[in-house]
Amino acid sequence: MPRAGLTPDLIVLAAATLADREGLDHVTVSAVARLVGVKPASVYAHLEGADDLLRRVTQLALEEMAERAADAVAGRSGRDALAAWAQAFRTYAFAHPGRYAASHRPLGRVEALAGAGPRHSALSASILRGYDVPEADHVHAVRLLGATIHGFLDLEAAGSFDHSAPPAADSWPRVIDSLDALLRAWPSSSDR
Amino acid sequence: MPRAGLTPDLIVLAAATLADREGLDHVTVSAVARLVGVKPASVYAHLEGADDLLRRVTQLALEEMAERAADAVAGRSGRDALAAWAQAFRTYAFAHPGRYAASHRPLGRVEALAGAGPRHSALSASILRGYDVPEADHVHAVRLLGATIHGFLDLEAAGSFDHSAPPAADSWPRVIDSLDALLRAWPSSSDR
DNA sequence: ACCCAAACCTACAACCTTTAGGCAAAAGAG
DNA sequence: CTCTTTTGCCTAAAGGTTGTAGGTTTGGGT
Repeated sequence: MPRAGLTPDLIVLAAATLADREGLDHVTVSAVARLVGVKPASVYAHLEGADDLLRRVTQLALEEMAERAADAVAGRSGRDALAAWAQAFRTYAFAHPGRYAASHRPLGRVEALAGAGPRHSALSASILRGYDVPEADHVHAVRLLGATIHGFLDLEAAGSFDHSAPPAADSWPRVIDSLDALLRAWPSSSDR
Repeated sequence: MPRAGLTPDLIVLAAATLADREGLDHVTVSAVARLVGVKPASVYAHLEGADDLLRRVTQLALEEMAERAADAVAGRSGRDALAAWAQAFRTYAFAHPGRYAASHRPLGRVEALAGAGPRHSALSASILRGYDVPEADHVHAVRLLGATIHGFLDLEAAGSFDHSAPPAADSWPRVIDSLDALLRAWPSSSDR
């Protein structure tokens, strides 16, 4: 019986592929083993178990998203950067629904700080550089941006917008407009 | 052997309790059966299966949230209504994390339209009544509100805000402020 | 050529889902 | 107040998933 030449990365890639094709809850050790042509038990030689498998898919997704977001904002600033950044996530969410779903799974403090987290932070910070948001408010602004983008994509993926017209895609540019307007008019310390 | 006197509603309530205590993925037919003191097979007399169970928990959560949101906005308008409405969701998400997580699960068109969906729509519409948003933009504004609130609570629950200071709770009022500012300054057709 | 560490296997125990068929308790009819 | 019917819950069993233990093969290093 020839060897499959498995590595943790190959298995995680297979799991991510499966997640995109069949949905995240169909990603099981057994299903992944079937996909790579191996018995379930063999997978445990490379991973610690089902939890570990999903955690790695989460990390993969976060890294891929950071990479695409970075490409998107490169050479842009202000509204352009914001729009491209947000669009990168939306494109990714459509192309890789399973991975995108995995990216929402909670990570431990350690994995979050060691992985793509800091890269995402740096990207958000670079977006804000194109606006006049005081340093002290950056965290709040970043969280607002993240919440809105993530919330929209999550609700869109869940079909929450399918029950009313017009299609969700029509609302997307309006969301970007709104975020841009909000950042441009960010209440500086002088106001309120 | 005395009868447990089960009903679908009792089972769903037990499932919701379990979801809040142990997390949504620990809600299984077996676990719920254990909780209500019955064998797994007995549950199938009242429900169609695991999917049906989760779907009903989703509907329960949506209905409870609609009720609390309605209570919150009653007698308020404008910014007050917006803040109370959003706060109702956040309070619910904290008090009932499992139910809140269940509320994100996609529903079929039929269940969505038959259940609490319309009530949520009506509530959002009533919020907008306190602002000067043109009728044609209501859908977009509602989606923006929903996306931001949901996104923030989802990220907060996932611990995504735990890796930076200050605590997520500090950002929450800023999010409400931002949404209020956005709605007050909503670009009417004359602008842009 | 040999060895040994790794890769993959079989076998098994435990748990979850779901169906089939049985028994007994509650509810209603005479 | 017994008899029947309905219904609630049961046992049994098949099939899938997770995870462990321990055996066998493979291929690179010496």
